[in-house]
Amino acid sequence: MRPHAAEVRDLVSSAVAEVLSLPGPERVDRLAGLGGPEAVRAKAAPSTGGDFPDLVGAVPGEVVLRLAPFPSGALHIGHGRMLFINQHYREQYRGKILLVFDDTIGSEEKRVETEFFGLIENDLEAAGVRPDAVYYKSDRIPLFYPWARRVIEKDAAYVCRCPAELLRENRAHGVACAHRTQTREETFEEWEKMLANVYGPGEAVLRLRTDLADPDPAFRDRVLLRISDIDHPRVGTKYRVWPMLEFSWAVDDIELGITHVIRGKDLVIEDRMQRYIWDVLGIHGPPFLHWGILRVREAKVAKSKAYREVKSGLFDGWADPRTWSLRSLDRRGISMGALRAFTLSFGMSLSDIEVPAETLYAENRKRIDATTVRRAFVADPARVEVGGFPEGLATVTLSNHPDRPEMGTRTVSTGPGVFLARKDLEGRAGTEVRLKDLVNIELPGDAPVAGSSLSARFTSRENKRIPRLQWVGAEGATPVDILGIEGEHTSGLGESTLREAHPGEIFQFERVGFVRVERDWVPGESPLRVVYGHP
RNA sequence: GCUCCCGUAGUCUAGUCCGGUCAAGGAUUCGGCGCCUUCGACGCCGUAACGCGGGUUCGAAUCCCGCCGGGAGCACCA
Repeated sequence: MRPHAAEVRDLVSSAVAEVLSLPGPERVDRLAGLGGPEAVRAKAAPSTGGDFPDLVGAVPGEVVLRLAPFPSGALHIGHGRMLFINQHYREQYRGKILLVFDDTIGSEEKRVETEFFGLIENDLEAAGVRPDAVYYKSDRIPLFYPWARRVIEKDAAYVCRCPAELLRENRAHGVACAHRTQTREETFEEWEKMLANVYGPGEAVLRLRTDLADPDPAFRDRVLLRISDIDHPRVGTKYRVWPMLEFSWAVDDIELGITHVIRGKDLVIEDRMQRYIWDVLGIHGPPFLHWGILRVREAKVAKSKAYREVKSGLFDGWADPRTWSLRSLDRRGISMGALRAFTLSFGMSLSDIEVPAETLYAENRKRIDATTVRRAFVADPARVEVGGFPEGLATVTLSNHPDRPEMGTRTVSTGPGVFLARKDLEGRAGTEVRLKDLVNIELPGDAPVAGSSLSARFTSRENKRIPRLQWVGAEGATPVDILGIEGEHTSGLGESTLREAHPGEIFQFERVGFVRVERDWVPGESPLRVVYGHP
């Protein structure tokens, strides 16, 4: 075989290319045609995740997709869907992804802000979605003007000078205004006046001429370009005539050579608009695919609210857990791989869905549980002195992972002084309990009083089947602060080994959940700061 | 109100295009048991669904009609 290596390699790569070019179902059929056990398995394999239809007319290696975020905040969990679906198709077809910032002028309420360009690029990087190129709509404004002329040339647009409210009302009732009957020449004249600063903001817009009797009121004579004086953070006041999203994409999906537009179904009317414009100009545009609306039950904070709270300082920046931004999830130790699997499990379904965060947690747990070491932590600790504590039991060696001995052990400090969670003490006065992995003790008859320590009595070391309590030895107990999902802080004490914990490490605090270390413990200054991930 | 989209178990999802192999598969959740020093993980078992009503057909989750329910759009935002 070796002498023919080059030949074999060519044969293999061409065969692989051929297979890759086939749509999934056809691959299975071909495989079945060849026989063999794999064929049966491939056919019978149950689908574990969402369904992704093949891209129509896609040529492997030549697919061009685009991501078009509006730079007004960090990417949140919902954007994750946009990212990973496009990434999925890019991988499937060995295509390209263009990052196109949709930074047209926006509105008073929706402003472009410079800081978000870099922020979003970092989020993409962290999510493992590297764009093949980056574009800014704001750099491309002059490009849209000739396209506007082309549309006017086809008698498919007119300059409307109605106030916005009247325009809206007419649209609702399917009424044409006086401007609609403009001749092409008049429109060109008016259009030039728009460009020549003759009109102020709100005084003139270029509208598409569709059909005022269109059954869908949303589709009647939509606005293509309008005038704005807002100072754009990248290009200032260089341009006054700005395209609306739909028009800008009718142009850019062609100009940038986008082969497939994959976007949320909230943008379906834009499809129709783009197609209408392409039809007018006799252009064949790319096909559209949509996904439905995804909500994570716990992530109820709207982007605009997150924005306000980050600005006001109530939230601790864009990585605050309450924002449910991608970076906040990363901060919590939830991997982008888990997020991707979670997101892709919904496929391209057009249903509007609401999913509990638990589903995401389960995905993450699946990935980290086997490789995450266990540590003891006690919230709201009460100090207990154990009378008769065995001499010479100053330390105890525990497994880092109860099911995986290969993950090693750690040695924690013990002694007669231990901390127990107040909650664990409730209703157990006078009973015998076992300090997990250590000894049995009899709790005192009195309830714990804040500020003072309780006295308990050592009973035995026998591994009894009695309630087992989480404990932390007073010797070496490490102050810990947990930042929770609601932005709340829980302080408590962790076992002695936590003194050596460092940022980025992920632990499972037994009976509490997975946490990610954010800041070292600094004696006398700061507790070990961790961020709660999930149970 | 008008337009579009969606409707399979608690929550997601496969199956719907090309009706039978679906007495409906998978994931997650929940309950039980096991493993016996986590309320975690793992293993086993279990509960649980084709929105409703007609029709076509030997046969419908799949096709047709009507209804009901949910979401989005009707911005000179994206």
